Amino acid sequence: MLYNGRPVDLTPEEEEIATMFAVMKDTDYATKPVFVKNFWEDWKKVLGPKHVIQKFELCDFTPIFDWHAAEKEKKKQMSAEEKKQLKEEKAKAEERYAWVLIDGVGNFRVEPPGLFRGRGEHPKMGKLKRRIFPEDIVLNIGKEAPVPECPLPGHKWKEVRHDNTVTWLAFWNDPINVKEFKYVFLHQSSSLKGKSDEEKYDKARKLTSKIDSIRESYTKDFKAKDVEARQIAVATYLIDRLALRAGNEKDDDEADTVGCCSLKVEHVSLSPPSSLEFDFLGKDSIRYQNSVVVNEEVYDAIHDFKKGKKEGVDLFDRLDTSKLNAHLKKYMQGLTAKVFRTYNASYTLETQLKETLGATLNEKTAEYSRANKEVAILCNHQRTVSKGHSAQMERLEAKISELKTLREELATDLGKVKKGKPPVHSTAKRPPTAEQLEKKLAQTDARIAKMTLDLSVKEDLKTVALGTSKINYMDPRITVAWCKRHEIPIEKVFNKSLLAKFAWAMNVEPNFRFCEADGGADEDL
DNA sequence: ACCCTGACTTAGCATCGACCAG
DNA sequence: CTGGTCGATGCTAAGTCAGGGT
Repeated sequence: MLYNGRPVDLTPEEEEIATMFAVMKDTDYATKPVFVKNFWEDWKKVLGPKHVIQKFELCDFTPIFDWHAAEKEKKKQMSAEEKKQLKEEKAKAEERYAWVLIDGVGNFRVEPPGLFRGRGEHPKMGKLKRRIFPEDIVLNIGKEAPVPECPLPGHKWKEVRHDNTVTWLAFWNDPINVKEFKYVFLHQSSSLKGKSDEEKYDKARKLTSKIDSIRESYTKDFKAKDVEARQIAVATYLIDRLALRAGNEKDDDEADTVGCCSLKVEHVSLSPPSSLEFDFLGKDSIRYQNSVVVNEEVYDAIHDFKKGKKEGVDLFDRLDTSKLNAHLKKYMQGLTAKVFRTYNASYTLETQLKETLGATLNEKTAEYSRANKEVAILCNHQRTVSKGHSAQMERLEAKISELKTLREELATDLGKVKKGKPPVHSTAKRPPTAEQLEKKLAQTDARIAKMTLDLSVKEDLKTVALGTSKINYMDPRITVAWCKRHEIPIEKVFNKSLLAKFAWAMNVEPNFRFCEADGGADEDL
């Protein structure tokens, strides 16, 4: 790289960190002052006080960036054959780390060093995430199991434990947040994971038989004299109705995001006569923006909770997630805020799928996507609009108008031919028959219809992420049962990983109903 | 009652490879 | 055959929540 216009030599360690920064030139992290500041602070520590490099502004990382771009290009130019071989070699070398006795391992690789990429306005973005060594890693294995050999000669594991009350196989402390852990867990397809997934959905399903009385109860409390009880009631209402997250407290060294209990007064505004306007950053700094007509008592309560508070003050000042969850436990064993999200997501899917009107396979799966979309919108699962989206839309529109012109031409020709006159638009040596034209016309109409539909679906879904709800919120038994009833191959809606993840749900009866909870009808209160 | 630790689920984005239209 | 698109998968950050200690 260049410093003050002149080449500088860096030690491998110094250069490695410079490279981490250099390759991010074209991301918007590179323009964020916090990112640059944190990177520079950490890199400077490695460079030491006497290094030639003293000022960030004089650093020119372009040579490293160019080198990296060239390496990337080289890799791209490799033949498919070479790539495949390389991949196979890697897989073979890793094979022995990818399995434990019973199942596959999810993340068996340690996280490589890099610059921390926090989401949103994260105060720690750009900090150096140091390399992890065996000395950082705690293993969890069976008492009699042989200790896995340490792959780095001369190094040794931090610790070997035998704890059969937890599911993790190994962990290390996160170098960015030293008090937090990074775990190695079993793969999503593991039967152990499946079991706990099934329990999660069973618990959510159990809510079906309680939900009416819970709603009745919190509705009653909208007017409670006791402020805490009233706040619990309104918060529960929001979590139930809007599928908000619980909203734990956050530290100052994290991005400033909120959930239900941590909403600040400025995040909810009153819009007469009875609407609430939500606008805040939730998990992953994803914006939640919604306008909801609410019950008059809720409206009044929010008004009261906001009264006399300045910006930045908690809307629910008497409440936190543990108080809320403690209250929810009174309704149902194991009930917590997140169960409502699972319940309402699954309920929505089932309700949306109730009347499947489509005749063809394609129409039916389109209806499934539509139902999926409703759930994703409920849960506010978003994605960034893809880079080429608008260009793609324009291309599709152009294509459609092209087809429409063709359609008009076909229609004119058909009219001519029917009257025994020669077609105007056909260039074929032998003029097409009326039947041929009719067939072509029908085909064109179908293509126009399909493309128009594709276009609207694409525009509709440009900011909606369907996958998250499919993986985490919608009881797979609803989907499997629906597929069975409508004779849809399950592979049309679940990909390979979902099929493996939801293996436990595959033999459900076609008449399975999420909302007819059959178990646990008579729990305590 | 509150705080902190620990373990687990949930989340969006990057990357890769299969597939498709031109 | 090739470049572009899109879904599958990997990666790791960011949540939730229980439980133990003070």
